[in-house]
Amino acid sequence: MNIYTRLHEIVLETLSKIAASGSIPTDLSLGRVTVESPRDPSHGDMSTNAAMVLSKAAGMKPRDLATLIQEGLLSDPLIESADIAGPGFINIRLAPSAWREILSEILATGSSYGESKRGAGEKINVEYVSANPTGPLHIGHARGTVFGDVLASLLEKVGFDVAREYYVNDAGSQVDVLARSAHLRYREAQGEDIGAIPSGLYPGDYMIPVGKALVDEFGDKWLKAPEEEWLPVIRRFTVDAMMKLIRKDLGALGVHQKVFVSEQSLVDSGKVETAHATLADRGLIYQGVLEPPKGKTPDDWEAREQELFRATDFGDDVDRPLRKSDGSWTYFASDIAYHLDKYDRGFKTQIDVWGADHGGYVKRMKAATNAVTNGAAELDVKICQIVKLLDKGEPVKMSKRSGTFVTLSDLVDAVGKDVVRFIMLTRSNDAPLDFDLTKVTDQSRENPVFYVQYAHARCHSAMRLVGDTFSDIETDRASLSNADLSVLEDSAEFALLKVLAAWPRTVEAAALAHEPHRIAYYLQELAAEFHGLWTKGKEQPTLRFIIDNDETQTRARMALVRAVQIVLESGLNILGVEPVEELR
RNA sequence: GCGCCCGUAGCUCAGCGGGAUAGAGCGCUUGAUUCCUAAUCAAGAGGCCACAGGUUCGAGUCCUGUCGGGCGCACCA
Repeated sequence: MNIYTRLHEIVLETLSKIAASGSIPTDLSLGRVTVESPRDPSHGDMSTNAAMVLSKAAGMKPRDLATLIQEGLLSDPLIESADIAGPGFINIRLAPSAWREILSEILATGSSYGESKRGAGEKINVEYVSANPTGPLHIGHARGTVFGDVLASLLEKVGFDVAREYYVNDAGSQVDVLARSAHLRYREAQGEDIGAIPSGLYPGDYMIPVGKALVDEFGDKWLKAPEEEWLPVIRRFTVDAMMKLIRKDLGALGVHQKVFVSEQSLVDSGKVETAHATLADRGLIYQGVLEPPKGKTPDDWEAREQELFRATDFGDDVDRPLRKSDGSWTYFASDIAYHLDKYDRGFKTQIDVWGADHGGYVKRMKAATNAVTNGAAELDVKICQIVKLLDKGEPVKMSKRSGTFVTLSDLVDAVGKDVVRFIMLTRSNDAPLDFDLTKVTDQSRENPVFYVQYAHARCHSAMRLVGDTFSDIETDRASLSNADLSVLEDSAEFALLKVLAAWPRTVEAAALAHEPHRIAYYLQELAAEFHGLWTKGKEQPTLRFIIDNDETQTRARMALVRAVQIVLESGLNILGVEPVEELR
């Protein structure tokens, strides 16, 4: 059990005992009572704000109330000391055995240490990537892809029933452009000289094989046919080809979404009409004329009456159009249908992961999801800021127009999937990210992927070598669970135990805040603590993991090493990074 | 002009439903290796947490405003 929640319970139990004795009211609101680890270790292992938060309602001075709580806490065997400090903090020091028990727990539970049932099996939908099916994924897609994938894993870890989805935008005018680009390549594949690709069409070489595949599939059937005949067929064919390409790229990154929802299918099945009708029934749609945006009026602006959704009723800045001037649905209209569709499939909690360029779209989508589900579904949108690709500190030039942009598969080929995945989470999603192709493969402290992997490899190294000294020490979990842990006494060992103890809380907090980068940070912290103890053993031989003449101590240290290894491994697993046992 | 995000050490960034004397890496200074991978570690210097108000026992964290940077702004997706 999470030692923080356990302490929290102890504090609450203490408070209820005090209330039962009549010293404080029994109906105090305890929601603000917290237990946390103080920044300053001299303040103890844990501290609680209970006395300060409750003093007003209890009608007592904080320090007087603290004294009552202190007495109650001291009767618990887990607690070694409790001191009152500052304005009314109660600083708690745990018995050493309480920390050592963390090891026993890790050895007993293995990779499931850190999991919880907090999500209680609630269905939650994470939609990410959702790149237009008009070409291969490029580096700009990589961040949101990793973010969404890891967030999904994280949510699973704390007990949610997670769906990983990709929304395929196969209905708009962009896929018509794609189809025309494919048709051009189709003509080329039949020997026609097509010259330069006209502007407005997709110029990339990745379209060449599509043209050839179209010939294989259809022969010359569409060569002379009018566009309205071949367009729907070639569009479908080409979108499918692009999605194959994209799924291959995702696979190389270790991403395997199960559900791909087609925008066109929502239109065809009438889902968009349904969503539209739902909003209309609630009186949220009207005919109106929008003001041109201030400060930046488009050249072709024309005031016209159109069908608008009352987004302003739900916190958006202006009402939003649902139909284009040609009468077809806007992207927004089908996206509303998509979010309603998710809700109809049982997802009351939805997360969308978008790039920074879509930030302006967040309010309207939240407004629409709220409106179309009558407030029953909640949408969180996570915006990932841009990735700046560098090489040795110099920006790598990219141009989508000339087709020289770096594709995701190029990136994975260059540095490996594990590096891409880890580095993408070394910043909060709100912060821009520098991705230096050279630095991320360095074997140095500067490279967090290496640093964490090295710690993990060192764990395995110690466990490989212990048999040379003690042939009867086995390093599997079950064997080590018999170790006598009471010989672990050094402060550096306890520092490590405390980091290990924080793992379940870190996982849960990261999951609930939808902030997977916290896992990457935690792993660096754990690795740093472990490297520190390792080096300390070089200076102070009694702290080495393998002690020649002391089998009991060695066994206890191996238990510690195994626990570190287990937590590093499970953290890397959440990130989708393969833990290595050896570095070369 | 409006909205969203950001502003923390020289640089790049963490800072966990508000908590005590604000952290890490890089860079700089000084050290540690007969021994489990020194591919590492330890110590030191370095801060009006952009600015001004407010909320409260307590604010880097919440609210308002100002300044600075990024992104976006009918009928693309």
